[in-house]
Amino acid sequence: MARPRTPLLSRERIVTAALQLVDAEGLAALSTRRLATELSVSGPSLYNHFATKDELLDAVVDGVMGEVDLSMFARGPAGAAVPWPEALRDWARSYRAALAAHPNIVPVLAQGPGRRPNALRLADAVFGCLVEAGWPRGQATRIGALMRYFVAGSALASFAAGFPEDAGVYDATDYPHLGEAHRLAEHRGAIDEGAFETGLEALLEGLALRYERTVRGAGTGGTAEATGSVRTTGAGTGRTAEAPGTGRTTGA
Amino acid sequence: MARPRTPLLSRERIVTAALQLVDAEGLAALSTRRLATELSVSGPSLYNHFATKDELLDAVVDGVMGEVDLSMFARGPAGAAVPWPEALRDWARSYRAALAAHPNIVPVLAQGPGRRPNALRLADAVFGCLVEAGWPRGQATRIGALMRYFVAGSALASFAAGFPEDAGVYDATDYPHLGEAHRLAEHRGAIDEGAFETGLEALLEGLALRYERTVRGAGTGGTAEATGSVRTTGAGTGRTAEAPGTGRTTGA
DNA sequence: ACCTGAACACCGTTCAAGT
DNA sequence: ACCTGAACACCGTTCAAGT
Repeated sequence: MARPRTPLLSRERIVTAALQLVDAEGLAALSTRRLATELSVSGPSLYNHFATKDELLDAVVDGVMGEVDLSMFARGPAGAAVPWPEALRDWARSYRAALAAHPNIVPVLAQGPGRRPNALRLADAVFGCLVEAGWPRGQATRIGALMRYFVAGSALASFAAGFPEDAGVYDATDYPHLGEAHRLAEHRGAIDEGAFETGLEALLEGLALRYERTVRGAGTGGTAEATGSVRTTGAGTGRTAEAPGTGRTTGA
Repeated sequence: MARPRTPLLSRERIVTAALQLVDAEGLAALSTRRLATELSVSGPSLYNHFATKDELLDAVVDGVMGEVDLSMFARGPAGAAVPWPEALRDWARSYRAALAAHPNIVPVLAQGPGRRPNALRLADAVFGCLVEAGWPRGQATRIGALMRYFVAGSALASFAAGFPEDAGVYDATDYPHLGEAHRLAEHRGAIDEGAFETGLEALLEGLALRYERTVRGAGTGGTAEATGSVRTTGAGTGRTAEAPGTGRTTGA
């Protein structure tokens, strides 16, 4: 054997096979040797294309991130932007769909963008949309973060499937309210999607209230010129106090 | 050597050492052999106390879940219950604090309660609180799920720390809005906490609106006798439609 | 009952050797 | 440039042997 006329492997072929393996058998099944076998090649061959297994995983993760639709953050032909709550909703659904298609990779993906271009593009688009809608930069940072918390959490694992189907688990003395929990797994798809949609609407409605109190109410008028200072109006609920030290921190 | 007069190990000692190791060096550092070395014992000794490494991990995870405060779901002396939004807020903060103290274990923990008693107790308490507040069972299930999504997502990894501190990463042409992103990691604690608090308030405010529309507005009056049917009032935003098939599914 | 060392089938990664 | 087999230091787990 040794070097063939036409290469047996390519980064793309390796990444595709790795994602298939992770989807089918979980993150633990992804070993360099197993992957090499799947590609009909010997273990060390992979090191001609990726320096380490981590670098390979990074490529797999960024491939998934690349499937997320970001078009709702682009301006229309006349320079018109989609209103931020609509854009955020559409993006969150696309983001969740991309992750939910590959749940086993989410723990890796959720570690942050790192140096992965698709993940950075995503963070840039979300932050830019919010700042241009008039959100102060500190607030825009937090909203980007909390949206990611929610989407990543919802794709990390099925809530419903986490409850064993064995009814014997749910002793009525220990868990008086879980009498029907053994039936959760059977409806997992609908329950997880319903929970995601309910949470997404609640989040967006809550953020819209905050927007009215702190952005429109503060007189910046929703233009691109955000002041960076947040007037927590006295008319608030008293629970919207800023976290210490984040009033006008960094961007993104 | 062989068997000593007084046992060298106990499940508790093993679990404590395992959590320390995961906290200090990450999930990948937790190998049975490494853990055994840490406990001054040979590798196979652990198998006298746990059948598999997975069983050991389960015990570590449930130990962390045991640190979550559930007292806000208990009734007071006169049978009075804390209002559900307050209870949910206090619980979410305690839940996040417990997970954020051990972020490296969150990917395992987020897989669902399984058969772990502390995780099941938690699910039972949250679901019971919501149902007794008048939420239909299907809705209570989804709210339990979406709260877990948010808390798990927020503890899974630091949003802020996911952005490299190397300013060279953020090319202005590729990422026009990330010019300050290299400073995120330095404020990670405050940013992550601010994002969590902002999201928690938004979520609770959004859910309170839904409660008024579907529970109080539907006339069940907040008693324990929930009907299970959700009247999505025509006065809604038009975006609160139920996910298909989850109208009156299972409990928990 | 509880610990030990030896052994088995795995890992990620390096490296010299082949074309 | 791109693949190979051999080798190194690791894994989780089993098992016979010790007390």
